[in-house]
Amino acid sequence: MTATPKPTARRTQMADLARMAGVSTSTVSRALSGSSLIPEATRERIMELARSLNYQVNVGAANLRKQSVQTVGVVVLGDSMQAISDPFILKLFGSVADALDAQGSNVLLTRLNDSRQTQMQAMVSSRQVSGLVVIGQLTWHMHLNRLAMDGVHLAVWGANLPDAVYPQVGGDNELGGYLAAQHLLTRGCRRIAFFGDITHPETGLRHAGYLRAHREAGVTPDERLCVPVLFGESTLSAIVDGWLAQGQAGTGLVFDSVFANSDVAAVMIISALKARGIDVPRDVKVVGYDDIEMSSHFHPTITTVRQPTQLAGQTLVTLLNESQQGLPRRSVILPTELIVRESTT
Amino acid sequence: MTATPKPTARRTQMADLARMAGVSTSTVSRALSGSSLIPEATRERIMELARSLNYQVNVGAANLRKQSVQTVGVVVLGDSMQAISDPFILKLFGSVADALDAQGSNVLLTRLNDSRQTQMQAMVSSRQVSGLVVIGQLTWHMHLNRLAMDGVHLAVWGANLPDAVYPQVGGDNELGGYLAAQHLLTRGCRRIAFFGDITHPETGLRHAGYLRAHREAGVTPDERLCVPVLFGESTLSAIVDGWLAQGQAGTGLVFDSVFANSDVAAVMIISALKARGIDVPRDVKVVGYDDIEMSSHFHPTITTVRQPTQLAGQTLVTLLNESQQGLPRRSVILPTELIVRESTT
DNA sequence: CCCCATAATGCAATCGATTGCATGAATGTT
DNA sequence: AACATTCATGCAATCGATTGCATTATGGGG
Repeated sequence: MTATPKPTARRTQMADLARMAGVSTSTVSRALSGSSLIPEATRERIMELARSLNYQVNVGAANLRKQSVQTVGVVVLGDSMQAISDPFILKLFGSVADALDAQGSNVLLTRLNDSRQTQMQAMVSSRQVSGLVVIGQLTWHMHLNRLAMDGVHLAVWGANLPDAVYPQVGGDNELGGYLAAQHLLTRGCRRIAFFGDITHPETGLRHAGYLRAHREAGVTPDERLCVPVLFGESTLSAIVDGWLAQGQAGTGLVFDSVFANSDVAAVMIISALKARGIDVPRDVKVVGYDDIEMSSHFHPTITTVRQPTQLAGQTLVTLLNESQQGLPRRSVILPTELIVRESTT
Repeated sequence: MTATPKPTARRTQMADLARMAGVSTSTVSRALSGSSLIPEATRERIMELARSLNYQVNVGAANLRKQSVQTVGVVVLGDSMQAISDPFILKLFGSVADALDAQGSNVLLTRLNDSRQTQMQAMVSSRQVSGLVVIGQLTWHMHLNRLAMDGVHLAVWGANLPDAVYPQVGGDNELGGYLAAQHLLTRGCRRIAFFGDITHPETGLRHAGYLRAHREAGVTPDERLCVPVLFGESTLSAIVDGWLAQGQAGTGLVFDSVFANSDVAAVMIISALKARGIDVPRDVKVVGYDDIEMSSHFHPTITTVRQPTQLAGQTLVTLLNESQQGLPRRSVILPTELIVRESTT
């Protein structure tokens, strides 16, 4: 096929429709938006004409006049979109996009890094978006608070921080950590390694739950077993190897189980253990977090803590809507459950 | 903190700036856009004022007047964003977003399913986006062709189809398939299972490469070893199990290696094999495709075919730009290489 | 047959910027 | 000192829709 694309013709606009239909643009505008001022017959005629000409209203012009936007900014934190490799984050992102899509909102994507603190503000100020959904609060808490105080509508996924002025949605991280640790403790584990950066708000709460479970079971956790890995870091196997070497050397730093703060980390840890000939779950039990798809396909299937992503997206969008409607701010903690699979049985 | 967000005050606009600076909006507009008509001193003054008031131009109004948009639609095919779980697609998506971001374009995300064929057209017609980047052509080929002929600017990731009227970017799928099969053949494999839906354009080309390698090696592939799995399907282990059972029953349907059309599939296949006590690579060798992050962290690390995602995003954006500038359409095939790891050695 | 309520439509202002053209001020030339 | 330039700025039209208010048909009642 050697056909050349058409030269872009002047786009048909409302005035054209009006001329062709022999009416004014007012009538066309009203007909297309389904105003009751226009009799059924006329509306039909105009709509048919619009359809045949493949006409679409210029959303920008309409928004300008109506003083509205139907686009929501979705902000994913990180230096580049590519760097975001955790399937859970992406699934969450997807569920937000779906929820917005379902209500007819467009999704404007932004990444955000330290050098562009004002980016979010600008997107709202420049009227490109009506509000923001932010995934992952990380170190942005104060900045987000400031935004909210400045009247920017937003909804944030993350830990439920008590001093937040913005609506938050998150799993019950404390409970998740508790359930994971409790599960391992009741299976006889006594030395549960905790992989996760506890300065991260969500992980901090999970660690608190982990500690509570230990308290209730009368077990004192070994602080040396708490490893501050950042999500996705690839030094996991090195750490595991190091421990194993130490364990063999009799320094006492042994562990009988692992609570990883993401399934991605759990997968890597299990792989590292297997490479050393250590069987999961026979020798070491492992619990992950997030319940990504791979967890139920991996061998062994991975016990993990599930957060309802579908519901998460819907809830974030709902809270954003409420904010925009001026309703009182509220935050939601989503149900969080332990999914028991092979890696602990 | 119990502070309540401010009631949204009327947003400051250019006229306000003009009044405060004692000039006209023309001057403000020119100053802000860095026109050489405005002397340095005045520009400084106005910019400083704008900064102090936290002013941002109303992009919609500006676009309306300038007849331009700096937003590009990124279309990901599938019923819902959530359904898109393949890390490679997501990485590709991320690289496109980064490339657009780097040139100052906004990213408007859309999903697309069969019931909304006209969605893409509408986004362009309604002047919300200046063009589209489409990831995954699948069954949309003819529709994309029609769009291109209607003057819609787009760039598509996928197989290089000869009758396409739109710019395409993709890996060298034929070569990828060839390299994978050749690699296995030179390692002594003779019965290479092919996992992938060959009606999918990209997969079809990979299969062609797989066949070519067989021809060159003088080996006749067993057609029964070609499994039409859709990407991400979870019935993989069932299929593997079935084969193993058959193989043991002596029906002859044995295989000594696997070429999976995605690393996700490869991971699942390796897990399924391991569950049956079959070691990779000792008993069966496995090659994946895409080189997702997990492939180098999994145990064993996975031999795979790498496509340069970073470059992919940049190239897609470049071709879209060229289309918008009216330059002649061209398509690009990106370098594709085999990464040899443990799963085949 | 006239008047008025009601239905249908059009006029023109408006949204918030950009920009071609005109104007006024400042500077330079002879 | 008169005139030609150049520089800085403002006026007003424009982008493509929406919408309050005015206006014109239509029909019913008295």
